[in-house]
Amino acid sequence: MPAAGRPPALVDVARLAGVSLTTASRALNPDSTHPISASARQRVTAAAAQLAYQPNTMARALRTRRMPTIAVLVHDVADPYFAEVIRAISASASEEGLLTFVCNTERDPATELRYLAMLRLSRVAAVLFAGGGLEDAAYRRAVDEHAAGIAAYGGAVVALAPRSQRWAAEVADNHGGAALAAEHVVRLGHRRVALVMGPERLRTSREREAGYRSVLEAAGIEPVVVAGDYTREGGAAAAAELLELGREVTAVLVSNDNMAIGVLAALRERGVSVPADVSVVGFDDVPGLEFIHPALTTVRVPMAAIGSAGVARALAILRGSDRNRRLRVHPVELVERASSAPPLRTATGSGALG
Amino acid sequence: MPAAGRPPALVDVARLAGVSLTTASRALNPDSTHPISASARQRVTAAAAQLAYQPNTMARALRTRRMPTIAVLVHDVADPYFAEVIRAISASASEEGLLTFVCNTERDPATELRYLAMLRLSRVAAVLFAGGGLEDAAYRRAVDEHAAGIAAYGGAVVALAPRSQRWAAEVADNHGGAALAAEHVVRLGHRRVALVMGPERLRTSREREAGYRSVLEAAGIEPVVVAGDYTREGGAAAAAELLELGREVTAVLVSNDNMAIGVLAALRERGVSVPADVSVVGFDDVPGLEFIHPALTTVRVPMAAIGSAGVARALAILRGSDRNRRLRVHPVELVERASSAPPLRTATGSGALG
DNA sequence: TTGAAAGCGCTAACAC
DNA sequence: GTGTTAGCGCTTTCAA
Repeated sequence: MPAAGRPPALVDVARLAGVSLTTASRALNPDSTHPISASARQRVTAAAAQLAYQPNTMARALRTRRMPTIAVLVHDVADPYFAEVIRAISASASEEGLLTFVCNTERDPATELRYLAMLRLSRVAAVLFAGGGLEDAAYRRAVDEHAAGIAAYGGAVVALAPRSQRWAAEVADNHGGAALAAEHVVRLGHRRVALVMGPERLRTSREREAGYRSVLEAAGIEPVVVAGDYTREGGAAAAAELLELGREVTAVLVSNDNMAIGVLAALRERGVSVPADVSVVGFDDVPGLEFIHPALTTVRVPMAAIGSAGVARALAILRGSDRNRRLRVHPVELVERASSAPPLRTATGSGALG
Repeated sequence: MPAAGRPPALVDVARLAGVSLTTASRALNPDSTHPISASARQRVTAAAAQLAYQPNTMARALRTRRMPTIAVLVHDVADPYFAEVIRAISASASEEGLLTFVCNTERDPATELRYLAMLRLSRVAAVLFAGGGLEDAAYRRAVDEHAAGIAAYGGAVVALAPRSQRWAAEVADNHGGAALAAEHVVRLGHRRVALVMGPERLRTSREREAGYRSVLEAAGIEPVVVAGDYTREGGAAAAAELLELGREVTAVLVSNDNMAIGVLAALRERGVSVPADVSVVGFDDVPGLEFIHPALTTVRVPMAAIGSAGVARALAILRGSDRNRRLRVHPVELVERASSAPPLRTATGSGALG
């Protein structure tokens, strides 16, 4: 009989089932390979059910040196892209009985590193990097150091955006998607194209930029490139800069939807009509694009699929059954909405923007 | 000398400092009330620093019967309101060395209850409810049961939206804010007003509805009320319903910004001009409202302040120093932007909507 | 196939 | 002020 007040422990189950603590543990633990008699297992299961036994997470974690939790690092929790990834991850994780730590780095490498140190210290079972890494030697070294530490205690590390080559990864086809967007505007007849990029050192930005450029180059188009930061404010600022530069462009390829929303707002404010004067194409297809005006043409990234795949991948690694190739690329597709159209032919042949 | 390979444990620190395990523990533990000599404390601190000692979270948690982590339950991670609250909570928590579990209930009571059970089992130190509770006896009983269980092991429970009267709470002035919004349109001269509400059983919706009604009633206005669900889609549907009802309204008070964005999109699609034909006022002042058109007039809820206050409150409870009144109401304010204006006087005196 | 026993690393009675 | 000691609840050798 369990002590009053105290929740039932494994000893209580063992006692009730008439077996040793060890046998009870083995009977209840799904991944114990130790042989057990059917009758013992059954008695233990019954006793556990009768007592409504719930294993103590902390005691188990102390022994196994690993917390049964998963963590996701995002650049910005309020960015709809990451919100969707988090949604998928936490849903998949909770199905496996895992709680999810969300770490918001605010795009600050130092903060990211601080979180990594905390996660490593907490012996979190799996760490998923939702956002891309930086092209920076010191940063990469520090992150790799932590990743190695996590692997050392048996934790899993999975990248959901371009990171180290040596990690398991479930990433979107950034290069291909950017190419899709560029092909779209080229096909529409645009010849004067601007690119609004993400943070320069971010690998995601780099991949998307390369995708845009490959297609534009092949079409003989030299793009006007403006730097951005993946925020709406950054998009608005980039559009303003484009207008001030006085560059004549008829299409703007924006490296994520967040910035595209800012671009759209800035253009509207300055009386530039989309898509009549300028076409705008985003990237990600975050939810809610139907509610902005004009509805944004964009590249759909399967955020939920990537998040779930990340959890599945992490669990496979923990089980030691990750036989797939390290990198899995998730296909993307173009979603045509109202913000892109063929360019207007003006008398001078110059673009509308600038 | 610490065993090779193994990370340094408290024993190693104690040995190096020449004190007992207990003294080392007491010296390092910030909230140990036990007296300690300055020299002992100093030697221990030095030894800990020298060994780069990091306490083992799991061992400590096993002893203290509580995980040094905080959890936040939200109705929808992708809702910008909750994203902001999460951002503030996780920032405050990480400053205290706490990791944050984010639990996305997807507005499903059963999911919320499942998460609560998991959190309770994991002995999470604090649970913050970011969203309001339901007006439902069975649901409330179940939630209260879990809250009591959490309190029983010394965990803290804090409401950041209308919940049980008996909990510690840091909430926005929903009633007052709704009154502010209603007063605003009344002052502008609107007499035909519609309300787009949140989920009927949600306490937040109730409070906001009561706030709107109190002012409208005093002004002799009988509002047209349409149900919503706090999503953008729900807002768009509500606006469509309003148009189909053929009710002549010149102002729409929407119970959150998310729905207001949907309302704006639906009106635009149907050629109803805002604010010329209809004024729209939201609630929350989520980030990014400058980027939608027209910029939304709304009621600013201090999301970040509420989130941080929630963490501070939880820590105070854990320390046993929560002497404040249980309920703290955070003031809100009206933010006038472009979506509200005086009504147009039409020949028939009828409103523009419908 | 089963069980006894040794910890995981820490905190908190309880002496001194 | 300091130290000794007994666990927290579980997994896992090791021996039977």
